[in-house]
Amino acid sequence: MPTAGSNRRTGEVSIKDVAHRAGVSIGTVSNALNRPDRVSADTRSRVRAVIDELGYVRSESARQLRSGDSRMVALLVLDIGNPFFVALSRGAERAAREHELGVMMCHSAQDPDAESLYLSMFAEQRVRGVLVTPADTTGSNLLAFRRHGIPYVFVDRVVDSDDACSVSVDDVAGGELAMRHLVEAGHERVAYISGPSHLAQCTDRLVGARRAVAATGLPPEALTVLETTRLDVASGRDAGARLLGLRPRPTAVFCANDLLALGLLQAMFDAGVRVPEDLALVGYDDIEFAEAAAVPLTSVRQPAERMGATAAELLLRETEGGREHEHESVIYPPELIVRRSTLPRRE
Amino acid sequence: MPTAGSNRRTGEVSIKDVAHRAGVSIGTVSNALNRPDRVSADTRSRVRAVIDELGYVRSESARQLRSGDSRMVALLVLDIGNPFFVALSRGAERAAREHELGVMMCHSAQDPDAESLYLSMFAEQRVRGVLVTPADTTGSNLLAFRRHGIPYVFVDRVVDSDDACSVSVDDVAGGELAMRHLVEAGHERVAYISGPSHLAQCTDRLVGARRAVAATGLPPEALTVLETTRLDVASGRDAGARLLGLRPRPTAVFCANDLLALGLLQAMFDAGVRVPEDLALVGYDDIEFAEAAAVPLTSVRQPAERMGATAAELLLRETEGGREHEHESVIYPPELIVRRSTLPRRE
DNA sequence: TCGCTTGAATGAAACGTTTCATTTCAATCG
DNA sequence: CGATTGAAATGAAACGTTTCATTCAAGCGA
Repeated sequence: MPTAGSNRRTGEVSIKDVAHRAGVSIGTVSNALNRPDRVSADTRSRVRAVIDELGYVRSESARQLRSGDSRMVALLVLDIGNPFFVALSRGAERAAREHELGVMMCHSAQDPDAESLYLSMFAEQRVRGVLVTPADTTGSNLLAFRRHGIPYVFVDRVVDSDDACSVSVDDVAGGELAMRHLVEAGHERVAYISGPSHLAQCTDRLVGARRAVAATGLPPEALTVLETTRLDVASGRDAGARLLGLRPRPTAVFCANDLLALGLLQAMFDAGVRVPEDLALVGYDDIEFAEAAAVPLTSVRQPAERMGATAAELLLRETEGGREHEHESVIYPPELIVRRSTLPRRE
Repeated sequence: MPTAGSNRRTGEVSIKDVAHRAGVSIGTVSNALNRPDRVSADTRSRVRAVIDELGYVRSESARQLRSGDSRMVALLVLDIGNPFFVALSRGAERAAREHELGVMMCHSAQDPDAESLYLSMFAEQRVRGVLVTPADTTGSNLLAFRRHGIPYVFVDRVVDSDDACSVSVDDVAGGELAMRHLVEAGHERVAYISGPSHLAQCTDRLVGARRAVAATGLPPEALTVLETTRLDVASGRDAGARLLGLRPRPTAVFCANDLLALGLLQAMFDAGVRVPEDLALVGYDDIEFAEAAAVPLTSVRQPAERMGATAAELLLRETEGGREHEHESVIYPPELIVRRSTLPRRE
């Protein structure tokens, strides 16, 4: 039972209780905890013992208030339901742990308002920094966040390097890679299933897709674009239904991510449309489940885990670099993984 | 530029700066923020204006230190790579948001040590409460955590209700459901692919499986148990390889979760073993990707999102209930979703 | 006009740490 | 033996809030 100096309201044990019980000053307890070398071995062990006995746990908020620095990094992603971001978070976490920092992961659900809400929360928490996949192309949320002086790194988004560091994959190149694979296989009516057009990923991949179509000499009308409201499996199913209504129906489809592609695949299966015979299909991200899909999915791979780790490292370098930090943009190349969903058509 | 009272070290704007600039006292600024009704409309708007002008953001750590209560709930799951837990977190988040609380999600990677580390972190942060899928059956981590007086709720784990609240699905029943489905279809050599045996989920489902085998009059040896070190796709592939080495080879397999089943499915595909013709396969959790798998997966469904929401609600009820709170155990029934991976065998 | 009430604002204490200048005390040196 | 050093411990200030008892001023009824 804590007695002297214990918090009457919560009944919690404070550093004061430990000091009193161990017969030393508060400062000594703090030192025993944070700079053990400044304290004699004797007192150190006595303090340790009392801490165990009383079940003392230091208050992180008091620590942070006084010392001014937080041990947390925030990771704000578009969608926690997308395994791509989960892989990314693993990388970030690993890198952060090496610097003894924790990662708190939140997801904006692709909603700019939710993003803004989370950013204010991060500011209130005075997090060490933020890794963010922005939910709006305007970037106004981040612009507003900037004044707080908390460093942030863009993830999965190419960005002007005056602004901040960034880690990304060249989405235009990725889109081109995917679509070229289709048109070079001889498809003349193709479709791109895009997520919300306010996401840069979606529009960039479209640019690449258009480029590939043009490069083959096909007219722009050869490419149909269907936009969905979300980047998930359910939206993929919806898009599939819409695709089935198109006349003439495209013979090949490129989806802005694997979740859409998996949903679309289900819709095709239900409608009796065979993949790849009747419809070739390419996804994006190469998540773990693309390979295990009903028809293993051709997909554009991004080094998700590495991206997360790199982002965290850039962030930490920035927090340590101080004034003379120079923003840096790391861009990884995308890679096409060909699987059964785009096997050569039988003529 | 903040002038009077601004923190010289960090250059941040504090409530003192706002007060000074607005020509009111600190307490008034605080009231304008937290109890707007106690402040005249006039001062209120003036304070608001100054806050915007100066870009003031209240310090969460100071707030928490003084007021003593945190606005955070922690969610500690076994594996963030498992879509089941992602769905669960969505439910928890939704419920927490209704009480204006944030959820911080961490994953123990099924490692009791990591679990213990995270728990201490939560204690230091003085989180409002913890939702936890325990990583060790002994429960010693949680027992140690108990002394901090922070309430916690077990998720996906049946537990003695003297201890804490819990939300779960009856895993023994689930295991029985899955295995009965197989043996009643006439399979006489079956296997159970278990995750680590220190996870209660894995052992409970085994108990159910054994019960189903016994109920059909088959000898216990009819059931082969393979244990894996992790509950993920890669481990499923490994288990698949081991399964292929068994003589005689089982004709039906029940996996402790869908990730294992998906991995095993890949291994079977690579080896030319047909599912369901040569091998029937049942998973657990019914994650979104089970339906989209190469062979759509029969699986035992758990109401993940609802479980998360219920857990959060139980937790909040406990924090509000105070002394007279009575622990509660909510147990949902599992549900078998039959798909192609266990279609009746052609005789 | 005087006391009373009420609404608004104030000032200071407290929350639990870290940090730093200061004190204490024993050991070492010339 | 007095002066000097160094290690160890101390005490108090500060961090940015919230909260609460207090003050202040204006409005009101008698």
